[in-house]
Amino acid sequence: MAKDFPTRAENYAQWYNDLVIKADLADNSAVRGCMVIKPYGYAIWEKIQATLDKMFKDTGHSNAYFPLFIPKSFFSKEANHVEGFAKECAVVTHYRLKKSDDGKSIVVDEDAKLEEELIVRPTSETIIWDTYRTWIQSYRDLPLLINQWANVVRWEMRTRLFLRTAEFLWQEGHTAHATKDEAIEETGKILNIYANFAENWMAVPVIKGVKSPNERFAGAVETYCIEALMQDGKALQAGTSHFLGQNFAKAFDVKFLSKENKLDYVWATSWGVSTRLMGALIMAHSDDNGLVLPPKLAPIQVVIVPIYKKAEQLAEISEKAEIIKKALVAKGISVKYDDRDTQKPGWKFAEYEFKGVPVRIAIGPRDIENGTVEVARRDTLEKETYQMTDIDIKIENLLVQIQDNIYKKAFSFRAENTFHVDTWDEFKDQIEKGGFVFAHWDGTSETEQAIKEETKATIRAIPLNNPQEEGKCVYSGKPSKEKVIFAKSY
RNA sequence: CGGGAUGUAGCGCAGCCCGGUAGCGCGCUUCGUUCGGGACGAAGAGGCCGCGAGUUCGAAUCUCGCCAUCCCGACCA
Repeated sequence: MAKDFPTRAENYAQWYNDLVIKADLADNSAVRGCMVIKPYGYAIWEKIQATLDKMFKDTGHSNAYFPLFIPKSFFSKEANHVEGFAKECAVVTHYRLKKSDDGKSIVVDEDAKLEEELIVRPTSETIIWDTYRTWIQSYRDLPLLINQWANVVRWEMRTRLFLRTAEFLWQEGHTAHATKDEAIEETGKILNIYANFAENWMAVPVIKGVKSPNERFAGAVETYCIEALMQDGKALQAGTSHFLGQNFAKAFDVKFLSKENKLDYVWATSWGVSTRLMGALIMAHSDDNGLVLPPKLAPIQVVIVPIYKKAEQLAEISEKAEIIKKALVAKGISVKYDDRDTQKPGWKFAEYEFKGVPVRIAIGPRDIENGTVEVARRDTLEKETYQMTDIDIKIENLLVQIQDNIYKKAFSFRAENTFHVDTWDEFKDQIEKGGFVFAHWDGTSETEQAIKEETKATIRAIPLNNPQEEGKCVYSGKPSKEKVIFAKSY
């Protein structure tokens, strides 16, 4: 057990907060609600970025960059969109500071008021669609497949590192298509990329689904999502892909001439994942000993710790460590050989364990004598002595096993915490206990709202390819054709 | 924006009732012994006690005001 660190059972929220800070992932900043992402945390984000970026490019998307500031007037063009974001926008009103009259401080220069206020982007649909109008004239300009990596600001009341911060990093894809079908296909393609990334890189099993009208993105016709289940039984939306119909094209007058020489509005999608994925990654796998990272996203996959008394021993151990490191690096594995003399081996063990490094190799005098190394895996905390022969292949295989094991563990957890209920009493009871709760729903917004008010649970998703079955709404008793997933969520 | 709590060394806290030289643990620095799961000893460094007024011979401590942060709610990726 790590020092001064609560267990999940004692206090899950505290466990998460402490973990993020003590594992050196991020910190609160001088700015309320905004975080500092520290090098170790940012290294994970960079791996997430690199992987997704390649996936986007492999499917024909290009990166671009649009302004941080959006003229206020743009927001009023799409009515639903305004309503969705108005309450959490940061607004720039002035462009100059000056010395105060007493010369002691800096104040806003009231003479430097902006003609039109600028909104710090909470998302970029408006500025992007205003730009797309000038880019798109013909069906030959389509599809337009753009992604941007950016920061956005949503002025949240209550914030939590990675899960909800006032400023966060994300990618937002914005595409334009000639046909409705093509746009819908795009949202599905992206949803599959997200699900593939979540499951095969983050080792987090997700459910692909569609959002209920209440949970839909402001301005979208349909919102698709991937939902993950955290260890405390709460759901976390890990990514969204929106079919925007012609809403933004109409609002920003983006038309194109088709092959048949007919003028029509283009069809749109937008989709994104954010630094919130870091929260999902942390909460999905970590334990009471600290962070557990899937090998594919761990900044350090293997750490080598020497155990020695005298300088001559260290020299011998270092020689062996460097051989191992070289062999592993040749296989594309990221290795850190920590030969710092300033910390003790035990201290290092605890440190790397807490930071979730998947594999630790310890080499001591005994190993030099026997031609072995001690290998410890973070996910199971098991230690084993390996012969040096084919050490690179053994470690490579071990990393694959760990990735696999972490996913399976998360998958069984979800399976054990997924429930089907038919009565309102069962429903309330199970929601209180946590997990994904499948229940019949009459399809109305009013029922969803009422359930939310009474239990704090929302519809997380209506799964894609959901089995159709006749039933009665768990709340209203009205007829229903399928069960949907309810849960409390982040 | 409502309800609750807290601001004292880098971090975590005690001291405050009952005013009188600002303390403990961790961390940090130096030296020595240690080194296969967070070592031990010795010697050090480090404070506008959140900010501003007031009461008092004297305020971390009492009074008033302000500010900030955290937790719990309403809002949300």
